[in-house]
Amino acid sequence: MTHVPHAAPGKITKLNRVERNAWTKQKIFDAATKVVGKYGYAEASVARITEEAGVAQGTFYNHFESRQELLEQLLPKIGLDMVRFIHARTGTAHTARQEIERFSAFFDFILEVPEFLRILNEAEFFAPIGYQKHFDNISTAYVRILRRARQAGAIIDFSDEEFEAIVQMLMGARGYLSRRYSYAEGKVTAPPAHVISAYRKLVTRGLFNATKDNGHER
Amino acid sequence: MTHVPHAAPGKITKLNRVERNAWTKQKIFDAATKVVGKYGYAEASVARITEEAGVAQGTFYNHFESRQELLEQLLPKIGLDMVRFIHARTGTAHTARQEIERFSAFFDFILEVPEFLRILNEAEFFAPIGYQKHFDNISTAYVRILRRARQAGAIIDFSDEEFEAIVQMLMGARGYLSRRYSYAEGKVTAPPAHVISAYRKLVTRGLFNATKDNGHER
Amino acid sequence: MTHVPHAAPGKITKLNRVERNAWTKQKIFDAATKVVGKYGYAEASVARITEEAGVAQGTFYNHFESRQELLEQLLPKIGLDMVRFIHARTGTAHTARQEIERFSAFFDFILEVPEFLRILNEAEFFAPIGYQKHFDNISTAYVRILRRARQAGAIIDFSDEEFEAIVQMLMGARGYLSRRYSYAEGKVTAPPAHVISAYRKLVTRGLFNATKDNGHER
Amino acid sequence: MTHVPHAAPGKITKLNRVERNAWTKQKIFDAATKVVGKYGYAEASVARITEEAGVAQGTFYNHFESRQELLEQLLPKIGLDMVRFIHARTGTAHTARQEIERFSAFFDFILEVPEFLRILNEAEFFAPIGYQKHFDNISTAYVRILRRARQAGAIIDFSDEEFEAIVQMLMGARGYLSRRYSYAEGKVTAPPAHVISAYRKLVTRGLFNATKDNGHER
DNA sequence: TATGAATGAGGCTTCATTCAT
DNA sequence: GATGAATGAAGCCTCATTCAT
Repeated sequence: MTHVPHAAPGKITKLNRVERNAWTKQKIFDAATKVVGKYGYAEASVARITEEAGVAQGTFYNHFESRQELLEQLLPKIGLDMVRFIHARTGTAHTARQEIERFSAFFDFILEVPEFLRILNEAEFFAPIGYQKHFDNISTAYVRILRRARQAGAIIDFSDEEFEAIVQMLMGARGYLSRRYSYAEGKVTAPPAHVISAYRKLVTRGLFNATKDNGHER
Repeated sequence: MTHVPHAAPGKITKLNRVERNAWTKQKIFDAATKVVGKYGYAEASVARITEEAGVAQGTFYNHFESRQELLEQLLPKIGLDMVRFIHARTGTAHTARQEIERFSAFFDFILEVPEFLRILNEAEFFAPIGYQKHFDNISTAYVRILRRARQAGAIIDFSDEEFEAIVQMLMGARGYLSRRYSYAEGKVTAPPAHVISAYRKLVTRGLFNATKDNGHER
Repeated sequence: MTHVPHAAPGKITKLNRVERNAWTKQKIFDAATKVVGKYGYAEASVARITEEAGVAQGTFYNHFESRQELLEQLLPKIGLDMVRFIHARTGTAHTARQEIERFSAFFDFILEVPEFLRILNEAEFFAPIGYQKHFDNISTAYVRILRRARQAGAIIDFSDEEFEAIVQMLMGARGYLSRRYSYAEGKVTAPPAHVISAYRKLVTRGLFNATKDNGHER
Repeated sequence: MTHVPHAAPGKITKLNRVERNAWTKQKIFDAATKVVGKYGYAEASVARITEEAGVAQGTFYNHFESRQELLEQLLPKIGLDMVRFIHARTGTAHTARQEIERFSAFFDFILEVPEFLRILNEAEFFAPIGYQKHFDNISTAYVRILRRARQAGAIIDFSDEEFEAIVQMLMGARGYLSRRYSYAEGKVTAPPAHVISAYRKLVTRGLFNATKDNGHER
């Protein structure tokens, strides 16, 4: 399922109060996504957001307690879209292949929702609560996936704690790669093929050859 | 080599104009490091920095064009300290062991210079130019290291382009891991052992078993 | 007669349009009394009052032209309750004793209607028209009482104009004393006995001894 | 000593930094006095005050932590002027005559500093800390005066506690009288003679005749 | 060169009132 | 008549930067 901003209600449809209310809130939300995606959290003033949404500044506070409250909701909400998107694109087995699919789907999602990248990367500092929430969501799900792969025999000799660390690494890899390869002056582009292949190699056989001296005894 | 703030000039020494000048600039610089490390870029107002430095606000602008200019210089400067620190702690061979040493040394450096973590993580958004500079420094050096390892036979079947991507992944792994494991309410702590072991495993043999279905044909 | 908030109409009673209307207005009125008494005029926003009344904000403007209009009505209305209360507690003679009774009854009323104190004290600035109205009510009645006492021979050698000034003084005394002695962190308490006795002494024999030098010739 | 707004520094005088600083603060202070005196605390916005002072809004915060901080300082400062003013106009004996002098001097002061009245009356709600401070100042001094009069034999049969209550009454009398008689649409006028005489009578012989029934036994 | 007061744009938020349903 | 979302003016405060001394 892809992320689609809610279409404006058709002119024919008469909205009742509840619907109008939800629609206004959604307009603000969409505007915020757009503004943060384009200018970043720091420049996402209430004035800018409401202007983009086409409502008065005061209206904002009929729907959100504060600017911060809205900002905190941004990432978790889009994050769910991402999870669904990736899930839909991933096979049901538990092998490395599916991990590569997830990896690729992440970049596909970025292309679909170009605001996501900036929202994701900046949230840590500007919307820490939302960031935490999002990260917990992702992290939990990811660890579960790895556990299943271990049960299926596709992964061996990793403890649960190590899985947690691994998830951080894989998330970090995605984050940094997306910054490096998917940005081009505000535009979002697909990562080159060697990024995918490098990831596959790292994940399927590591970086260094197996040797007797693998730093273990440190 | 560890990061040492420049000592105050001895009372006996009469400083000439040039020296006084440099000394004032250094004071501002050190103060900025401290303030950003403790409160983050967003809270690092010129007022706060100059107060910490013990100079007047106006003095700031005798040494830096703008607040931003100073902030951009912060990370590259400390980044160099880091490179030297890690280099000093790493053996001269080109095996996985050295990679693990580098990884560990990164965390050791964080313990020595607790401000670094915050400066590194936030710089991307608040000092993008400095971030880029720092990142290029690191990236170039890292790729060179990997190339040497390849020459030495410790790594095989990775192209230069793939190395670049790998470096992003390894940096991302460090970044995310340090956030997750080295922060504890403002204090900086050493990462648990399973973080190191997980990294070693990932780097020496990957995450998934070698199988026939490794996602290659995508 | 004590101040009794209008009881909710019994469930059985079907209200016609006019009654419903009056009942809604009364709810708003009672809510305003409560809110102003507890938080003061400044914090008595329309939102707060209507929430307390259990009606929508818009409903407010079906019954009052503006927020201010309601606020202006608050004091005069409760003021009448006070007059009746004090009257009921005061003997029919015209001596100093009755004045002391009135004084005491004022404080008793405050205990019965704790909102009154705040409404009275703040009205001057936040509801000046209502304040004036209330004050004229009281003042007129008070002067009349003093005149009767003069006719009865209990007061001598005061002109009507002086009575007016005296009334201001006595009202001022009540006002300041109530602030000083009847407030205790939002709670209303009875004034200590020495307040009553001091008032009696002032009113029956003044503060200073009669001397030849009483400042008359100024 | 009368209250005189600080004269603008002569053009000839070159002010050093400290003096300029103090002068700016004083300008803001004087402007606030003027604005609050004319429009009341509620309308005394920072914008209005700084405009009146002829400085930028930001300048305000170089001299005061917040709008409230300034407002709290207003009354105590002018209150001291009042105390000095009254003291200078009062004889050294301890009889009723001096009390009348104090009373009259209060109204004279109001004429000299017309802003005082509004500042005094509104402070209770808009600057409660400053109000308390002022009131404690006045109250303490006033009780001391009454005690001396008692020692001198000019007052008899009042306890210290009763003095405190009396002071509240006398302050309240002044407060209410000044509102009633000294205001005339923003202008301040002298109170009519019968106000003074009524006060003298109240203070020297009370309001009611001495009778056997003076309400004592209540 | 150092100082620090002055500047003023811009940010967030509140709230009385309006109005379409 | 009741509703409650929408409005937008106005308020307080922050802060990077300038400039006269």
